[in-house]
Amino acid sequence: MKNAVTARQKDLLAAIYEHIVNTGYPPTFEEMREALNVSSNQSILDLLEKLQRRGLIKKESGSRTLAILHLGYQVLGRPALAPILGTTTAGLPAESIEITGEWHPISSDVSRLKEEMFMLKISGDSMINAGINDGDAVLVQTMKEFVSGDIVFAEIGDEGTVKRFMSDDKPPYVYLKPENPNYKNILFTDDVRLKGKVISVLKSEHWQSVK
Amino acid sequence: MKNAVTARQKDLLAAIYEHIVNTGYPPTFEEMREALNVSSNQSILDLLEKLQRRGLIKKESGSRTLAILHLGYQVLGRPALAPILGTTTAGLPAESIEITGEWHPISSDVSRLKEEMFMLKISGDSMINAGINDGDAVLVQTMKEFVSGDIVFAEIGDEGTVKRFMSDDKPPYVYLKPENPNYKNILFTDDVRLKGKVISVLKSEHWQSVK
DNA sequence: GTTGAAACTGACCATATGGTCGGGTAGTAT
DNA sequence: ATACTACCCGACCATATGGTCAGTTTCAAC
Repeated sequence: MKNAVTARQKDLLAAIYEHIVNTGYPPTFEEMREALNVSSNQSILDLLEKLQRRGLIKKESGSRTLAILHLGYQVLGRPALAPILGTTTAGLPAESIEITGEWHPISSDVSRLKEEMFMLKISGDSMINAGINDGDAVLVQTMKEFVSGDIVFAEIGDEGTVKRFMSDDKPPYVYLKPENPNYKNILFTDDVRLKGKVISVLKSEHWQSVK
Repeated sequence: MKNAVTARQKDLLAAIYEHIVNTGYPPTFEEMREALNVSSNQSILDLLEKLQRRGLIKKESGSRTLAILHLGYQVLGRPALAPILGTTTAGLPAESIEITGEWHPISSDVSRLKEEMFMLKISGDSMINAGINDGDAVLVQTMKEFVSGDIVFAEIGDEGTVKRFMSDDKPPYVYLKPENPNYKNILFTDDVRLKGKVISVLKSEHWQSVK
């Protein structure tokens, strides 16, 4: 097998992708045959096998058991959900996380992420200069090490908040900085625990439309 | 039909969701029966019908033709791709968009978005104070109207750049503002065209891992 | 105590669907 | 010339899979 993905293989990949996007589930052999304008299952089978050998798709036994892994030089993810655990505040740390039961879609290499991320809805305006506004959602990756400048999710007492983590070589050394001049820095106490880092911000006008 | 989603319906919804996340495609009736610990297809059929009536799922005729639309008070999206058209710069406007052929996964109500969004990889550090760093990816929604403070993608000549759009009632009135004190504002000329608004930022450590 | 919705049972059917078999053709490299 | 790969054909098979039918049970509302 050569190392190039042939045009025909790309055709099939594109057809599968299109189908998934349009319907939400993978195509059948018949649908793939139609898309590629071939008459035999074997043609599809051949192509599928090659795509699978390259790790671009995965195929199990059974109907519509296709999943796209990588689109060659293109990338595809499967959908995942980050639970919206609650509403955190970008203003004064107010109420902590409450389970609201909402979910928000994310896309990615799912397996790795499931446990380590969660999504929060932001209320308040203390991070507007960092592009995080009231109503936006942030995706937080839990981690233990942070560098100065990271936007982090922290628990203060039993309340959650999103702020910029700052560490400096002069006072106040380590603190949480709201990105809004109307708010004051939050100094570290025993009560402050950094939980994770904001790795994605979804503007409310976008993600609310898919609710 | 009452208006509450019953516990059993939630169970099924959760099972379907779990299956999709784990495998990439919807479950069969048998798999759903196992998940709910029931022995009859009819049980599943009943539940599916109710879920569909509520618009939480859509079901067509055929095997595994399930798709989750909304998870009730939970939300689910299908995967979509935003083409990574090229690398824009968050520093000095350098090279414009070049088609790289890379794709990046997004999740959402796909149909509406396909044409109107694209994703860009950021190079440079001119937007670090807005949480956009070198190597991050931004999702841009094309639009025509902007409000002051929006982070926008603009073409200047034949070069693309991401900046904060500012409109003021005093000079310089309308300009593009880098979120880094080391860079100067960019005044509007005939050459500046606003193309869209940044609606999502994906930190590089996240999205590169799924490439 | 009647009604109705939600959930479930167990047996059964039709066929959509993945998969196989035994080939063929065109192109390219050796 | 031979060999190999990519791609394809057309007929066929086995069964996984969605769907139906005629019921039962539970529970809350009225």
